[in-house]
Amino acid sequence: MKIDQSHTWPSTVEEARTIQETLRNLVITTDKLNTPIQHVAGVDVGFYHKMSRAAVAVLSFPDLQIVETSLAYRPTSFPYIPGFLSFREIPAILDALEKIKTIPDIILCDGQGTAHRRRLGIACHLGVLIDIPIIGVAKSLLIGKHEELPEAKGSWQPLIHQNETVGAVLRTRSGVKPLYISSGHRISLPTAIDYVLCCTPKYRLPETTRIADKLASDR
DNA sequence: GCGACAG
DNA sequence: ATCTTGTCGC
Repeated sequence: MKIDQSHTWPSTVEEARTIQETLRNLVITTDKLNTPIQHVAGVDVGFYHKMSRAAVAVLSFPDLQIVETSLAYRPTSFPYIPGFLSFREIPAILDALEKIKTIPDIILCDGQGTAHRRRLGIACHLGVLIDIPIIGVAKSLLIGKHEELPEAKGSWQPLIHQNETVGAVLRTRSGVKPLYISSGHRISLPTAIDYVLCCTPKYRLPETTRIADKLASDR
C-alpha cells in the first residue's frame, strides 16, 4: 500500500509532545469500518543492536489464516520513553506496511490507543497517519484504573483515566492476565472488544499479534 | 519530592 | 523490547 512518509520525525520529547497534541484532534473513536471485514492485520516491532525490525501479518477474517506478511528494517532513531512509544516504532512499521498488497480492514497494534495521557497512544498515532481502522492491544497497563475483573473469558471492565473511559481491561482467556484494549482510530471501544475476541480463539493474545510478534522477533 | 511507566 | 531451560499444570 502507498504510504506518505514525506513528513519528518521529532528528535526531542518536547517536539514529540507537540505533535501528539496536534494529532489527538484527528482521532476518530466511532465506527467507520469498511464492511464486510475480510482481512485483519497484526503489526509489531522487534529490536536488536541498533536496528528495528517491523513485521506485518495480514490474516483472512473470520477464519484467521495467513494471507500475507512483510518485514522491514530501519535504524532505531528514538529511545523508549513511556508515553512516546509511537515515535520509536512507527517509522519501521510504515516501511513494512508499504510492502503489503492486501490493505487490511482492521489492524491490531501492540500498545495503547486512547488509553494514553494525551489520548494518542501508538494505535491512534498510526491510525491517523494511514487512516485505517485500528485497535490498541496492550499486554500491560500504561495509565488508568479499573475494578477487579471476573475470571471468565470475555469479561471486561472499563479503564478510567481522569473520569473518562479510555479503554477496557479484557479477559481474552479464562484465568489468565487480561489485555488492555482501546480505540486506535475509526473504531469504537465496544466494537474493538468484539473484534479482539474474534481474533482470540485459543490464546491470550490475538492470532494477528502472535504471528506478527513471531515474525518481528524470530531469529 | 516520590513512584509509575505501552514496548 | 531483551537476556533464557526446564518444568508445573490442565
